[in-house]
Amino acid sequence: MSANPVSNANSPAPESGAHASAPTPAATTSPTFSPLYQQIKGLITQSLVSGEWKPGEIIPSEVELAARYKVSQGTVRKAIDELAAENLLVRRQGKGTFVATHNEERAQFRFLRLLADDGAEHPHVSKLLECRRLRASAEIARQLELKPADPVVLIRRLLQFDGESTVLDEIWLPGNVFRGLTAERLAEYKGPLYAMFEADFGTRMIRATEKIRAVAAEPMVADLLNIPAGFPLLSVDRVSYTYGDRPVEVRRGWYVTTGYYYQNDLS
Amino acid sequence: MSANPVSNANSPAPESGAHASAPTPAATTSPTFSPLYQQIKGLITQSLVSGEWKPGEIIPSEVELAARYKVSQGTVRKAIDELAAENLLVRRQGKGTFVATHNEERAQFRFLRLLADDGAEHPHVSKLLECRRLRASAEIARQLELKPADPVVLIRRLLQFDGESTVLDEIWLPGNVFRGLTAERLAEYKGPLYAMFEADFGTRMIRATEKIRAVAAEPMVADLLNIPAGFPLLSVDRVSYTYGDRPVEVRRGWYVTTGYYYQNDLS
DNA sequence: TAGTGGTCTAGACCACGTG
DNA sequence: ACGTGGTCTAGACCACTAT
Repeated sequence: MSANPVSNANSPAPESGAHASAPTPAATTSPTFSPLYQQIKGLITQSLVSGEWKPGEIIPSEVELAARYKVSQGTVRKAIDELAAENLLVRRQGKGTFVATHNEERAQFRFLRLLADDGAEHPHVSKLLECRRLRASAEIARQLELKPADPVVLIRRLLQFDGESTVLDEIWLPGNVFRGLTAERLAEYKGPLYAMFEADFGTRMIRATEKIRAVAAEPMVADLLNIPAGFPLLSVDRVSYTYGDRPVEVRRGWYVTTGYYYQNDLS
Repeated sequence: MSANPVSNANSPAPESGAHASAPTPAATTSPTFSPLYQQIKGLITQSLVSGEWKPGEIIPSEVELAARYKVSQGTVRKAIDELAAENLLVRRQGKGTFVATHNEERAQFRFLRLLADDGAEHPHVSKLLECRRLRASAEIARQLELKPADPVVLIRRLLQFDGESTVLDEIWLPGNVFRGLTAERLAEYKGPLYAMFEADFGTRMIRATEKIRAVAAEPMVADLLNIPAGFPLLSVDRVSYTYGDRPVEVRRGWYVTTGYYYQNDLS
């Protein structure tokens, strides 16, 4: 459908590209200059948001997109390069470019960074404790950018590593986005939560921020994790964002870090 | 000096580039294929390691480097792009490309990610507790890739945020690399430790890995941090690496996370 | 005005995956 | 053999910084 990049007054229109004979005299030195490939990036992102290309699916080839947007292949390449760097797309040489998924091998542990002391990624099972709908508290509403008392879904669950209860999670989701989410659906689903979110609710988690503290286990929490009250736990407050930096999940986790550690790479 | 890329049997020699009339018939489908820009990247990195271009200095322009390595500007551009993405170089439009430094604004808090509850980066002062030379324990030697009983430097220090003792650090460094490092030198130095390391010892920290746990404060630690014994602390085990992924620092930190949190961004 | 990095194009060939 | 992404080149122009 929509074809050409928006042709900012500033950005050179495709047909008046840098090499062409007819230069665009208007608006050099512009305050709102945005490179062509950024505009292409935006257009591709739009197609991702709109669901034209769904997670796991292949997107049109670079030459196709170049024709569609009326730019050179190098320009869409640079756009795709950045989207791939942001984990929105995945390139596979010889095959094509695909919409990223939380089902991929490499994406599995992108958000849960708890490793065993030997450095191995132990498999874990999720035990659902609770899933109910309620009204957002002021604090949750603020973090999810909702109005106070808007509907939210609260999920509480336990993660067990090798049979040991290691992580307790409390997850808040905007109720309007996750309409059909029920305890039954959660209980029957195997695999990463985020994989289900993107498959069933069209909401793909792109990035997240975490605030990490050491806290003493409160009695209720300690009981669920089979540790004494007061035991030191990692408290992880996460906010996850989807396309357009819209927050769509607030999560508080308590991690038992005996035998396990939270891995972080600074670079 | 050294000019041309190594001309892998596989990689096209510059003069027989993809567009040239004389193709290199030898060795298509090679197991050790490495793109030209990767080789250039290696050559640039060599110049960084050797100290030809020092932290803060400007490196030759893209066209100069292209001439020097006998490749196109686009190829050195791609090499520099990656090095900039890895925080080894910093590009500044209109000025040039510079060797990254731990003195820059943006690099200041790249490794210490402790923020106040309000999200602000509070200034902190470092109080040196101890600095002495000793022989590496087996564990430290292993992590620093030294032989057991090799000389190491141990630094212990306290970080105070707004006058409150918040972080206790134990830092091990290879003694042979940090020869002239003394308590006096440490005490008089203002600013990031890593800035001094790169300025005085030519060792620039490139990346680090951290293993984070929640632990109960031991009496000695608790005393230094003005908290009761058993208080929950963040235990941060860091290994820092310099060029060529050589480990050059082992650091264990204990963080008080009341009023502060460890910030992490997942993407 | 000159030099630097930043963008854009067009075209060639290479490596990979699949028929 | 063909199509996909990946590399490489050459040349043009734009945006920014300094002189």
